[in-house]
Amino acid sequence: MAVSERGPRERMVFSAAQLIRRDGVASTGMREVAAHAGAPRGSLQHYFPGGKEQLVNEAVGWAGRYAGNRVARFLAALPEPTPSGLFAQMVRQWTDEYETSGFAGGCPVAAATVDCAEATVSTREAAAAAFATWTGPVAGALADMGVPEERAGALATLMISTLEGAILIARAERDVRALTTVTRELGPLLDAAVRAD
Amino acid sequence: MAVSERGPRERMVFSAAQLIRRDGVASTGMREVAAHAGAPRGSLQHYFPGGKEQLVNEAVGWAGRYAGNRVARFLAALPEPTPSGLFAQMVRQWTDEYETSGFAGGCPVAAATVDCAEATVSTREAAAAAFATWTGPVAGALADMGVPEERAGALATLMISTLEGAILIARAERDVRALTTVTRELGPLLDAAVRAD
DNA sequence: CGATCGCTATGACCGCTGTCATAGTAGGCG
DNA sequence: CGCCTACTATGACAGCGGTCATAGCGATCG
Repeated sequence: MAVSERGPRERMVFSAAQLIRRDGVASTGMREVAAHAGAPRGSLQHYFPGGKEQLVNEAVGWAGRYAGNRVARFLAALPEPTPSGLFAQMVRQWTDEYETSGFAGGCPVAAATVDCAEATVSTREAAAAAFATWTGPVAGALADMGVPEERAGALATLMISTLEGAILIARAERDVRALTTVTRELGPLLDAAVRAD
Repeated sequence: MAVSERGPRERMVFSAAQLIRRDGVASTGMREVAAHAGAPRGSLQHYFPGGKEQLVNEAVGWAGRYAGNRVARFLAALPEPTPSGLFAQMVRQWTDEYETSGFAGGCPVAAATVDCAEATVSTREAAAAAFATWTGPVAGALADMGVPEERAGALATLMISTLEGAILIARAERDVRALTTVTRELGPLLDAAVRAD
């Protein structure tokens, strides 16, 4: 992959996110992360003195920033930006992955929430922050499309909620059906919010 | 709780679901399940010769049936059944729990999916089955309300996707905001499907 | 009584996990 | 050269996980 050009620290965070996505937090071992990143095991305690908790939190933060940054790219890919178009792009990223690479992974933020929300406060906070840095750009994009300010945030939450749930169902069923269904059903509602400006 | 009247086997399945909901599958130990159920440790290998995998699968199945059965009760509680009313009830179950008992637990089916989808096929199938036994009654209820057959299933998937995602976000944020938001935003769309019969 | 069967009780085993301790290497810099 | 810092390399450890083996209880039934 192209990321192997980055430093070992960054590679480990990236690998952690990838493994958490697949197996969940608890089932992902530190040694496994190092091996997957092609990094020496000794570097773990050097770069992440806070232990697994720190590594997981950074992986979650990375995932949140990644999702947030994708939004701008999705908008750029749309000939004319519409809420339904943005949502379709967000969902499409997942259907594409599932159809080409299989249903191995879900959302790492969701995995961290499920596994750590009650046990590890800092990770729960990291997950909340990740959702925030994801929701922000989406809400901003909606506002730019003409959605009233206060509804933009609500619709962004709705979009991400629906996407996360559909990812879960798709992964359980090993079928993109849920993903395609929610794009089709939610699109009209999202676009209707623009006309009501 | 009232369930302590049931047999030890059933109690263990119930306890498993409860602990999985809280900490995820991997972080939930067999010994912990037995202790929580007030059941002897030796009974685990007696009632669940298939080991943890069997216990988890049964817990997931139980959760699916539970969710499916709730639908009928939700409908009975509605003066006049509407899609938005049903959805509001489904969400309300979670806001009520979170406001009175805290944000300790999520959906056990979601937890099983995140933790086991890639590692344990039988559990992934159990999760898919659970989603199916949950979606079925919801779709049926929508159809009874006048939603066209083919859209009823799609809307049921949309409702459950959105709910699952909102649960995740609410738990991460320790705030019911996401849950209340999705009810408010999704309600009108759901009711619009009835008028288009 | 004796036997059988459902269930309980424990203890041991092995593998794996996160973490720590300690020692080693490489490279820049005075 | 010597030194210091950044990073790497291993090995050990303590804990916990699921699972198996074996033995014990208790009641029902022949």
